[in-house]
Amino acid sequence: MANIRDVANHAGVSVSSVSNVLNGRTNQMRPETLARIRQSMRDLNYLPNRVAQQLKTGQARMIGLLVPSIVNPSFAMLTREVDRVAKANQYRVLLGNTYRQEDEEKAFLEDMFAHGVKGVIVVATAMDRPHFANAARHGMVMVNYDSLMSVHAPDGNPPFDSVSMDNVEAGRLAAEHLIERGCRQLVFVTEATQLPSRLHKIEGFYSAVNRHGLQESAQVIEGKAGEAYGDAEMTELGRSLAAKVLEQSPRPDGIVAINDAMGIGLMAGLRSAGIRIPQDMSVIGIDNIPLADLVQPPMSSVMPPLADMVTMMVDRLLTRIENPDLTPEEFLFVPKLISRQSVIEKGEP
Amino acid sequence: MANIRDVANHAGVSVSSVSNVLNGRTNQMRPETLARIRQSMRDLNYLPNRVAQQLKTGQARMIGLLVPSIVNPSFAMLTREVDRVAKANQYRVLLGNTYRQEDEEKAFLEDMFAHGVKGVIVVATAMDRPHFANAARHGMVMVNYDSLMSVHAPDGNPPFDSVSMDNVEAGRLAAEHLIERGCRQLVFVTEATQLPSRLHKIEGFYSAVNRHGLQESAQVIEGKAGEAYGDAEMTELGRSLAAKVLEQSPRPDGIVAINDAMGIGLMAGLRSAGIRIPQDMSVIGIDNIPLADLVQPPMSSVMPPLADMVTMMVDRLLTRIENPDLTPEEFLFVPKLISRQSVIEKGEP
DNA sequence: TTGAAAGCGTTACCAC
DNA sequence: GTGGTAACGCTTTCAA
Repeated sequence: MANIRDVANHAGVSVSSVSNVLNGRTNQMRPETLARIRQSMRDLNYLPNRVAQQLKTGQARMIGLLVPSIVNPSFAMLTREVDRVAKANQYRVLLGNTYRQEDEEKAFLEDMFAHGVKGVIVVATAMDRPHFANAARHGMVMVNYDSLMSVHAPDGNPPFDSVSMDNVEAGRLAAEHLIERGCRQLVFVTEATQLPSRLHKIEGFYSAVNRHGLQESAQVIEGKAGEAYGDAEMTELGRSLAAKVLEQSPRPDGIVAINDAMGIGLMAGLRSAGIRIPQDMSVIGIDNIPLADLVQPPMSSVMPPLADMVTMMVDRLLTRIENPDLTPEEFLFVPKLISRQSVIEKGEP
Repeated sequence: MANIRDVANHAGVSVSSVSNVLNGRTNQMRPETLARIRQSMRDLNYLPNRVAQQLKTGQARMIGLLVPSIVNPSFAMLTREVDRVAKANQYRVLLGNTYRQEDEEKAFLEDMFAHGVKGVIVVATAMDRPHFANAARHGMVMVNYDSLMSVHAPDGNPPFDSVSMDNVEAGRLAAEHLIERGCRQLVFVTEATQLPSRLHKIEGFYSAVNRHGLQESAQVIEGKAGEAYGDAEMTELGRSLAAKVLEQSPRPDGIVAINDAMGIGLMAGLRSAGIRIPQDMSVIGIDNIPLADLVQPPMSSVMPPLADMVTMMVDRLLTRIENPDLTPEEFLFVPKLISRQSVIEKGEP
């Protein structure tokens, strides 16, 4: 591999001049010198050594992406978007799976320090764990995806940048849609662990229910998923919660599932129990994973504007790497209803 | 961040000594010196700077993973395994999505060179594209996953290391299973693009069919998927191929799908047409993605021993980084049948 | 407009 | 056993 010195020799200039063109400082440069250097780079097939650049500048041109599990389709979609936006900014993505394990998170952050990575996108995890604050104190910039924190610092500022779907709005949208289509006995089905995003969805659900005076007949049904992650557990939980839903009397006619994986499991469970969807019961999920469109019937869902959210996250990350003193902010994105066939048509019996 | 010099000062030794303990050259060292250095590292919260190590040694402790699309669940599972095994070897994973685009592949390889990454796992893509040979010539070590090449160099050696499921065996296993369960009108459903892995599966399918004298009634049905990747397209294609399957007369009673995504789409399409699975028709996929267990009925499939395959790939990669002159080899792994409910029980009508 | 040289944090060779 | 130091490839300040 040719290095900057080879290029300089080949072009008959000094290393500095080559470095100048690498870094866009070509305004003061005689055009023919510039041309000669460019040509030499091409001749020698020169690729600047990022490692050396990095050692010098401290800039890694890599960002970390820490997800609970890449096997979860929501996070896989997110990862693809992050890769896309990072690439557009000439960055590459270092991936880490944590399975929500604290020591995996810690090890990942340490490796990011060691590799000179300055920015990490942290997905849907408990940001109040001390190693995050610790990493921040040592200059790691982090943006959180989808776990808005409830506790803020005494100055009223959130501790980290955070990008989320407006979960209240998501829950509201889902419930409104069911009500608008004629459902009156509403249920919100969720996993028992109380994450902020989940509480917000429930809040939105109730705001729609109350607005229509349906609070008497609405309720939340929850179950506890196993340890592991991936969506298999979530789907299984959904399947098992079908029984609980069917115990209710009067029988519910509209169900909001906390996420698509749960909704899909629920539909499977209901169908095994002889329930027709959407004729007997309507189901809507939240997240809009590709699978929602592949099950029978295709499941309606509430979709976060993923591309915009990821663009914001990467922008924020790169901006704050430049300017670490920006006060953290929380960004909320408005979700959209995706109507498929798991919710009854208006006027359908 | 403390550096090696800080540690040396704090411990009252030279940088070299600290470096020696970093690199395990402690045999000659006075135990108390060693202890003092270790203590200083802890006191200062020292993390060796991998970037500097890398600049010096050329060793990145990162491997690249190039997949068509992380959104495809097979590749997501693969990625998780690669992350796991890499971590066990103190490596991190740089991820790239190519959407099977040549320029994305090229850009990724260039970035790997620039970042000092010496080894890349290349997934399921046309390894005969010239930039791969080119990268190899410049010292990049690559292991291919799941696209055994048909053309070998004149010396009889394959051009790259390659780790694959035994696709012939996979196709054979799937067909044998259907036959064993009583199916007689067999169809193999596939995407039209001829990848080596696909041809091998078809070959295995026919070997089983021939062995049982069913060649007259067996056939391959194919359709062309759109540009994009991800499994949505594959699933859609499966759904649309249901019609083609139903056109056949006599009607098929056992179907092997080239992969699970296609099989799931196919089952959906067949069901919409009123076919009961497995009573009217049996379906088996290949790959065993998590989703196979979540659809209705859960789909039987042929499972590659993913963990073993990934361990082999990473081992090979790290070994060849050390010793680039090893001649490339091809490794084949025997798949296993996973029986679920999409294939008729023996003796069932 | 171009060049010389110091320095980023580490390794490894060679002295002592 | 331990320490001094050149070198990895680049950026950037300062001088010419």
